[in-house]
Amino acid sequence: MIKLSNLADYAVELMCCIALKPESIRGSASLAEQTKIPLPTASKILGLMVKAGLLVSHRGLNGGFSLGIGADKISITDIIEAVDGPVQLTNCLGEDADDCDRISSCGTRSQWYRINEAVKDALGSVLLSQMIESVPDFIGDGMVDDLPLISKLIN
Amino acid sequence: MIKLSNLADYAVELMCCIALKPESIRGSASLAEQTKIPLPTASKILGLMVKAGLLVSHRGLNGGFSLGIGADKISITDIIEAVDGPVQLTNCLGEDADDCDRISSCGTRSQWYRINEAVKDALGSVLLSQMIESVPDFIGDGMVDDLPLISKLIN
DNA sequence: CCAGAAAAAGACCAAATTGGTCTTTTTAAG
DNA sequence: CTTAAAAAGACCAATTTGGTCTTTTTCTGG
Repeated sequence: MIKLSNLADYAVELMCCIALKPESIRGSASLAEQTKIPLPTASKILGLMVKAGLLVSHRGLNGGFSLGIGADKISITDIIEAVDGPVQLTNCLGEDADDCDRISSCGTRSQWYRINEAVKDALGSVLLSQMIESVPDFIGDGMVDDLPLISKLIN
Repeated sequence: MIKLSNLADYAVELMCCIALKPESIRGSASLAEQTKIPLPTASKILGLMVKAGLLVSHRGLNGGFSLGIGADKISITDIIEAVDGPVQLTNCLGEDADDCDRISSCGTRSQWYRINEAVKDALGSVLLSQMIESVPDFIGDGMVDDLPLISKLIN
């Protein structure tokens, strides 16, 4: 099964959570509890987000995290790549491409490049601001039993 | 780093190799040698391709594999999914979606569905016949030092 | 019909990756 | 200066992945 890593999945969720209250500074404990992500794991992810410039951290008492740039400037690709590294479907697309000992007998690299770009575009076409559009902003303050439309499509 | 599994990568290469000589039946040993993929691993992949209907196997002496359907009917998604299972970026997109204990507090599922479809389209937009178009058909019969165009783009 | 060659099937092992924990250090507020 | 919080990074465990090996089945050619 082709899937994202759990960490990438978590990261998007945490970012959504933060983007829903862009003005407030949230501590990792609060975010972890709200998203039900184990605290140390959430911390690690938040650290990666800061390193990527997607969040800014505020140290010391009452510290926490807030968006580093606007939610409409952050794409899903940005978040995923901050956690899992670049989208690079095959080994021969990276800088270590020469490690591929089949490179001289493989004519598919230019096709792989096209496919890779297409996948990157697909992931990059959704912005964080779009991810949260349909999310009621009272999430976490109380349970909402309002399943997304998608459940009707896939069942 | 977001990448395909090695098996999926191998699978595409094996399929290309077979599609280049669509009329002939090739044994797994020959294919493994040509692609420099370890024989037992190649066998396993070829078996998966047969199970998916992309290849047909011919048992017995002088047996081997040949395309099950036309190379222009096989997309990269078909090959990848035969090896790695369905493209399903997040856990909440499958039939075990209800296992997600955040489902009622997560409004992003419909967005994930969109992203997943976009990625599937990206992978599905390339056919096996296109993958081999630019490949000189004397591959494997001798070393070709004709690097694909792509090397100029990414370096 | 028999012997041999090849694929099929599946149990099994090892290494790499991933997810997660814990500890120590740094920073800032009060 | 004390305390609370983030940062950093060493470390561990579990899953997944890649790969091997063995046994069974099936077909061809003699």
